[in-house]
Amino acid sequence: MRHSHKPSARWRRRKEDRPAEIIAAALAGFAERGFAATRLEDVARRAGVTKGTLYLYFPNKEELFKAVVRRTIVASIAEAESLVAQSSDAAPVVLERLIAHWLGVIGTPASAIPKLVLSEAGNFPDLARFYLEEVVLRGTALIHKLLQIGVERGEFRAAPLEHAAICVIAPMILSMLWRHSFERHADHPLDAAALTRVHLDLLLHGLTDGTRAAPLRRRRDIKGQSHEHRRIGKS
Amino acid sequence: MRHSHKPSARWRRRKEDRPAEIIAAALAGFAERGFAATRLEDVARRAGVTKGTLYLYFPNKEELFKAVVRRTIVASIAEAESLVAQSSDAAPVVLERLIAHWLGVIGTPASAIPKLVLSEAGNFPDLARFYLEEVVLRGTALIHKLLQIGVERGEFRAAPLEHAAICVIAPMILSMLWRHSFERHADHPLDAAALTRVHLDLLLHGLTDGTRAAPLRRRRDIKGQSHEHRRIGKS
Amino acid sequence: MRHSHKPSARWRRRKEDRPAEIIAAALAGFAERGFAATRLEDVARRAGVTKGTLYLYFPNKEELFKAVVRRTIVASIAEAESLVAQSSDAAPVVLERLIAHWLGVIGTPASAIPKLVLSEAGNFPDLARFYLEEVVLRGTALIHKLLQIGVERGEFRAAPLEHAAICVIAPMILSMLWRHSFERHADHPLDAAALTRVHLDLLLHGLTDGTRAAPLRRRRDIKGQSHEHRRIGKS
Amino acid sequence: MRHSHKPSARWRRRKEDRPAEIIAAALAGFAERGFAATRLEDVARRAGVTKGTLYLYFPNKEELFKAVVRRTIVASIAEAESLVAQSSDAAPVVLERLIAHWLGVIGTPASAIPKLVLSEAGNFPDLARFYLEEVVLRGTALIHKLLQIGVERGEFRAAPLEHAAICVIAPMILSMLWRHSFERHADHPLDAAALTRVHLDLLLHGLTDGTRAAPLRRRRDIKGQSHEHRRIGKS
DNA sequence: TATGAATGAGATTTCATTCAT
DNA sequence: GATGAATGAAATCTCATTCAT
Repeated sequence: MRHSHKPSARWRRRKEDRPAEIIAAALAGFAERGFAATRLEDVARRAGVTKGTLYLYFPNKEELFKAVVRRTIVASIAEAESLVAQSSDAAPVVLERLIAHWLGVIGTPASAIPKLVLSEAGNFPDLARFYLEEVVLRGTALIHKLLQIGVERGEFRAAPLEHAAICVIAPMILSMLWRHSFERHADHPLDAAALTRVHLDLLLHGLTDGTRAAPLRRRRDIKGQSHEHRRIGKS
Repeated sequence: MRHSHKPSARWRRRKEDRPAEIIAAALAGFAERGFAATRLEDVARRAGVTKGTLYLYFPNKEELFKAVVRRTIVASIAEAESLVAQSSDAAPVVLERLIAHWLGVIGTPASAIPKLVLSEAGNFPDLARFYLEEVVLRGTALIHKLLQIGVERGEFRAAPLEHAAICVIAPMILSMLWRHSFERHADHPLDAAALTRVHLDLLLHGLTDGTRAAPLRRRRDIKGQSHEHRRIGKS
Repeated sequence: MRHSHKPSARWRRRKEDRPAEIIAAALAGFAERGFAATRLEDVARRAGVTKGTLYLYFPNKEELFKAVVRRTIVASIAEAESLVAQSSDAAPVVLERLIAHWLGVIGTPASAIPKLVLSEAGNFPDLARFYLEEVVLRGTALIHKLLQIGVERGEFRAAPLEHAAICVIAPMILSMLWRHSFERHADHPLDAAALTRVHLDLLLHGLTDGTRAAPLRRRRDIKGQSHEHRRIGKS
Repeated sequence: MRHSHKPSARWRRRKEDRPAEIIAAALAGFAERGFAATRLEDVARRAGVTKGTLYLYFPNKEELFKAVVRRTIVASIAEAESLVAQSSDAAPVVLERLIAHWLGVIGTPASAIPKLVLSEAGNFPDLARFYLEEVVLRGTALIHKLLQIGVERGEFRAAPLEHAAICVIAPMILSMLWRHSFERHADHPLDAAALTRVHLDLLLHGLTDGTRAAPLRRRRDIKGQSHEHRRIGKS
């Protein structure tokens, strides 16, 4: 008999949920021990199935890994994009909102992905490329765009923006990495919210902003570097 | 006569050099493929010895890994500390110098260490703790001190400094991680020097620094967050 | 159809039988070459499985060894105990029966155990202790009890019994050791049955028994041995 | 002092002693952990030389093992033979003396040999054969001869002697095995002297000897041994 | 679909042995 | 004669993967 009329919800095997359950289990495992050190047996146990079942859904460990990465980051980056697209507020406000969005991601299992991708880029170059394009470049492009708009509108000063996007997200990424390394394994949490506030403050105002002696401290670039990014500033 | 002109290549005994050679080879291997995927046979070959020789110097793969991390980061952090200790210049200048120093490290094999530690924190918690204390906390403390001095001297504005150090190093760390993931394996280099310049610029002046409408930009913190870090400003 | 008539030999699953089969194979291997010199691959082959399968049932070689010893000696000692417990005959008769029982064990694979335990006591002290308590002390206690009863009933003379039990089993143990060393490897069998008869004779009557009364008990030479296990009973 | 220039006796390297020192070290090692588990490095350290030096004296580990066995048992068996040859006393007295001799051997490093030979018979069949012939058969022949003489002289009853020799030495051998297994590794010593007394008593008088005529059989203990086990007799 | 016993390639690790010094 | 760094064959052990049920 295939199934009774209502197999207790708890025990109903839902074919369509399996892949997601397995992916969640694998993400947890990979986040904890890394790709190689995670045994498929453990993933299976965590997902409540047996080893063999994994192979019904994923042809091998590598493809499972790729599926984990692909399925997990899709949402987040798309959300960020729509968040920016829908905002008609001032650029600084949107930026703040964007960063707050990432802050929210840190608490999510997806926050393990950057660490995973970094760790395994060497063994999965195509995945690295995929992630680079679908997440990193797309994400930095988004920020870049926002900054540019802000500059155009006069809401941001005309700073060189070439890599500014990376400066914007760097602390957020680092928070995710921290959470899955030092927090989880060295019992040393980082207050990402506080970090975010400071980051935003520095990002907007800088260290010397409003310092009385500010005009004096206008400094030359890091020595020996060409001036192609010379700020367009107040000229 | 102490030694002839031709110590047969095979029998050149270099007990003192071996550990360093092996560590260098292991670092290269671990940086490329990660801890688990690096075969000791390859490490040995890279170091110009056989598998067995590895075990004359390191009791097992894990200890070799730890040795790699420990031996490699000693220099860098100490250099940074002395760099700061010896500077009597203005804080912004020292900061610039400090960041330039890290920029230099990126070109070095040591730049692979952060990725390694992040990746393997779960499998080597004691190493994670070691790194956290001997590198991360020591490094951020150094920056924190420098910022504090700057604030005291009026060279920096009185921003909340609690996590500012992390904001300062975040792009530098990210550069190292990038180099050993997307640059090496997805053929997508990051111009760390340019990033550094922008980072420093933003760090000192912020996005809105000197924007004409600056006074307007006084904003509330990220919503829902308490104001304990409200700037003390010279108002 | 639940199962066809010919479960392909390769896929006959015998989870319940495997451990016993592996233990038997391991015992044979260990008996032949000793613990260290026995390759698990050979054990596996003998058991008709592959190396990996061994690890489904035993965590490592040492535990397999311990399992071999533990599983193998349980039966024998318990049998001996019940043999004595159930006997209501005269002590000498029970003793004879007991020794005959051990004689039977010699032809059994279990006879390899003493050699194994002796050989590996240094490397498996806990196993040595286990064997000492569960086999040696239990076995000698059994004999000691029997002798004591015999003395109390006047069936044995009041000899000092402290270590007599060891004297009783010594030749039996030696027979087992012999079988698995000189017989198996130097092609020099020992007639354990004959040894047992002589042992029992000496044990009951001694070398000088009735010497004084020699004329009475004058026996013919060894050769022709027809009478050597003449039952001495209370006739 | 052996010769003139007196390089500190402690440090004088005596070429001719080396083999003996190495053999002693190897015997100790083999006795403790068995042949395979004993690392030549440890043997070398124990002997106060380096690994390489071992190979100056013995072509390989197996030959070292053989040398250990050969060198160690020669003395003992020869002593036993001459002990018997020189005795003109009554057979029981000589037997007593012979057994006392073996009792003495138990305290000696040579007592580890039986265990070694048994353990490694499978891996060194030619050594097993050598030992069988040069030690076991020679030893039992010696005893057999003695027993025969005793019977001829009427000092022993005409028991079947075929395997009696084994019964005579069995407890002595077992004592040696015990010493190097249960005593050394399970911390459970065996009082070999006491065992020997009982053994001799049983050997001469048996368990039922003179049960009826007990008072007649009053005999002296093994000489020099205290009388704590004095039989309780029916006296 | 799901299972899980079995597989076997491949990794780490050990240690007897060699040989330039 | 003595050394000990180096070797490399061989063993144990792991775990992704398979497949009869």
